Amino acid sequence: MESGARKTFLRLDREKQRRILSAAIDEFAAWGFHRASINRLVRAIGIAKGSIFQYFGSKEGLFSYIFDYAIETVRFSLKKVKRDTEHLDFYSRVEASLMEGISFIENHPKLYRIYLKMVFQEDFPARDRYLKKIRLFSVDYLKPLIETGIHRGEIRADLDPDIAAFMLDAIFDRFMQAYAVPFFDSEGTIHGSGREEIKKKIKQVIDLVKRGFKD
Amino acid sequence: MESGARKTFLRLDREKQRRILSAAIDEFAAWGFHRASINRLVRAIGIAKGSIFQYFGSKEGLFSYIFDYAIETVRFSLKKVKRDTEHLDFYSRVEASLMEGISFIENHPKLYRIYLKMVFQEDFPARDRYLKKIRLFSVDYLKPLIETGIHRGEIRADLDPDIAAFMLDAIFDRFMQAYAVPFFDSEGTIHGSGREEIKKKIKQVIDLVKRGFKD
DNA sequence: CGCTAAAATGACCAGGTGGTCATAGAGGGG
DNA sequence: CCCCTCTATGACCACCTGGTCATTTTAGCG
Repeated sequence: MESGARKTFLRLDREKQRRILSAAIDEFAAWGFHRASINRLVRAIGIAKGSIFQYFGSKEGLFSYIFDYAIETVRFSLKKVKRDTEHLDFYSRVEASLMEGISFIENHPKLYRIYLKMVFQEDFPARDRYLKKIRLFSVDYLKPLIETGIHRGEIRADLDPDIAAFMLDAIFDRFMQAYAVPFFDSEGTIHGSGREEIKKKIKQVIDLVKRGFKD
Repeated sequence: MESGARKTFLRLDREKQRRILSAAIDEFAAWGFHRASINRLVRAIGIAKGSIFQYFGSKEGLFSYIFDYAIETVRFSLKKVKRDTEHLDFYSRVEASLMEGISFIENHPKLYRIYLKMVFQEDFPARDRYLKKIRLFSVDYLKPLIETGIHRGEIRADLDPDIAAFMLDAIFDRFMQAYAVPFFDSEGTIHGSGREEIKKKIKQVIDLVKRGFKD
């Protein structure tokens, strides 16, 4: 469970660690877990094959290490948004959260790709373990946000919180997918847009949600 | 492009064709395209390996045949819904369309799984070809529906049709995913529910949409 | 029956896979 | 200098992949 990195790896100098992880992220993002090749990876880094197994024990150990790091990064930046926007109204907070999601993709496009590929591949070592960690987003993040919104009277009291959460989940996921993968941007207005356009688009979508949520 | 089935296969008696396709769908649904194994498949069917290649030319030819069949099935059932519900108001039509999507998953759960796995695996032979066929759903199906809705005055005229389409796309996809894959049902209210409960849930969600869409 | 054309077969191929481990090397302390 | 521990290495392993094709089996016809 300690995500697969052996002490030998941690004793490496920072730069070599970075090179190895960066190449591994490239490999997993390009090919997904199963089709990623350790042979190709070590060729790209310029180290011996055995070293990877010395560092991480197995292919899965390597993947696990990267994935845990990615989840930590997401969780951290979301916590920050939640804290930073506490004084704002519900709809502004939702907009800020979605914008943070977009920023994450912008800063770590490959980590997001790895996530997408993992979610839809049902055969997977320890997949459930990863998914449970991710589910925190909806249950631990969105739901309290909604409850606060109801409490503050920004959301009508007769709206089922589960339906509201479903709606926001759906929109968040789809918006991020559309930003990252052209196919999901059926309307062709999200993928490849700049920050300001995205912000405007988010506002439009959340305004539409607002009409449904508010009294 | 003629989706990979050779005449030899078409000359087989119906029952054997069915057995082969059914086993192939099982294999692709369980493993995805790349990890699906022809060896495993022929063992399950009880025929020689060479036969598959005689029938479909290649692994991709077999996949292509199945996928094209799946797309035809979806397109057919959607056309039917559109025709059958023409007299109803916009929101009832949307509800019926989503319900039809749920029915498809119920009747062909494995085909839906194959679709999901394909969409998120960016490396893929002829992936673009398949995706273009699917995009028809949003562009050819949803958009005219929305335009009719605006025309009839069931949707406020100042609502951007692209935003409306995005919203419905997001909700449709997520609802179907939640029905098919427990992970996406964060609120735990969709997956595994019976037809009547699903219908009620759909109504709730679309009612919420309606508040945003109507004047 | 014999003849022929079509279909079924599975041994075989080249090329990959994740993982192992004996060996060589590096670095530091005495 | 030796000695010892830790690290790096890549040849090697067993296994699996999609695909081929010479050979055998089957089916239909006269």
